[in-house]
Amino acid sequence: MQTIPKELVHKKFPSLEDALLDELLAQSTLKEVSEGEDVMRSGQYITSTILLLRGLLKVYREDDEGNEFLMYYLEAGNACALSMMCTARDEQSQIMIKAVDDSELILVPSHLSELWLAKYKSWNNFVIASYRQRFEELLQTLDSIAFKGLDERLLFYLKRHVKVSGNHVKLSHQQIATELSSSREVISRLLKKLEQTGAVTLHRNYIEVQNLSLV
Amino acid sequence: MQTIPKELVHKKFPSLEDALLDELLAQSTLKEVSEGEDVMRSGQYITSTILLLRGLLKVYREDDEGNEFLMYYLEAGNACALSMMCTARDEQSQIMIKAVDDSELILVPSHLSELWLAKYKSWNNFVIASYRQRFEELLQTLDSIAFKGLDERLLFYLKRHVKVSGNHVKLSHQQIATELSSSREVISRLLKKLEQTGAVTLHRNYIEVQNLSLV
DNA sequence: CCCTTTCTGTGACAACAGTCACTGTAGTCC
DNA sequence: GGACTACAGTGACTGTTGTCACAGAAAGGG
Repeated sequence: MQTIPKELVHKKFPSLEDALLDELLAQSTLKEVSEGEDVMRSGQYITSTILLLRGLLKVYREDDEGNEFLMYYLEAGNACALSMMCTARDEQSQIMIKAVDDSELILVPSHLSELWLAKYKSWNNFVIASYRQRFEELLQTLDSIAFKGLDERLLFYLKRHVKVSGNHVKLSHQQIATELSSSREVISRLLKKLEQTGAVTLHRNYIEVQNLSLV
Repeated sequence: MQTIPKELVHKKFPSLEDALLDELLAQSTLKEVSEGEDVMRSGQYITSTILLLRGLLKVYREDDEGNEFLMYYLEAGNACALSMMCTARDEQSQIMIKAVDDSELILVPSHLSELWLAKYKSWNNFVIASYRQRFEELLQTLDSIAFKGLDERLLFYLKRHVKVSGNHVKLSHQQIATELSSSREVISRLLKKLEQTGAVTLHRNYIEVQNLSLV
């Protein structure tokens, strides 16, 4: 079991009370994953709650035919609410988590996580808040799929991407197409349109976002 | 405050421990709503956790332009997980709950509901289990929207409907279209196709489901 | 029984998104 | 530099969904 720097944890998760931090440090494990690595694969049995100490994860969904779509990004200082909800009985429901950047995770054994709900008020609040936040984001994703055309979904996607990692979106058209569950040609066309309005500038392997709000 | 029959509550929510039941009966209110009535409108401040004692609710979503789509049905014996998560800060996120049949709700004040998470193990489990279940259903809905064509979504919709209220689906084509965020003509066409395969029989204002599995 | 309303059926057409086929272009590896 | 590979751009075509414009059928109310 690796040692986890208490100061860093406190900084990233300021709402957690001190006694809880101590127990957390004593009982959890630290895991490092590098860019592109899978943190959680579909159908896997979840035995830990995941706290993200550093880095960036993407949480997405995959169906039997290999289609996928992005649910949301998880930034440092957040917990993966799903990791408390997913169980082995998951039939086809496939939730995948992948590291977008090199990341450090704190793995809290599920039974402790449940115990702490009653024992530590701050943990309880933290977990509930995480649920709420993720649920909100998921609903936004749902909205954009249900109500919007692909052009608006693309905008929504780019905005979200800019929010978590800045104006240089380091993605190929193919990657975007996959995450939006579309096809490369269509994304290329739409991006071209966006470029013509001056919202973005296209390059090989990355997109420079100028101004999405004026589209 | 109306009296709530303990026997019935125990029967519908067997997992809740006895001491909790007593407190619940003492501190909650009973609300009756009739078919078609709104239980929760978008943007409303949520001060209670909702337990459904009798009847059937539908939980759906509405955007600014009046489009809507069904998230899931809530049957007696279930809690509305959302009612714990939604807060006033909800900007555009619009969750609506409507009574499909005449229903009886138990309204648990939010502060008690939170308190009980620590106080009663059975409540804690119940709430977490509700979250999980609703989340799963929501993900299924998401999948069907993201990955499936309208024909498959219609099948999925009918199946779910049959599951909660039997083989006579008392809905007009227009209602189905609304809940699937589509248009009446399209639903009519697809239903006609289903009728030709023998999966359903169409009537005015209701659909008789014969066999959906063989489509 | 009419009259009105609501629901359903249908054909024609438009718009959007996905697919195919092919070109060009920028990097990378010998 | 030549070959190879991944990425990007484009036109043509297809299928699905949404829209429009009707027409007919069922229910209900006076």
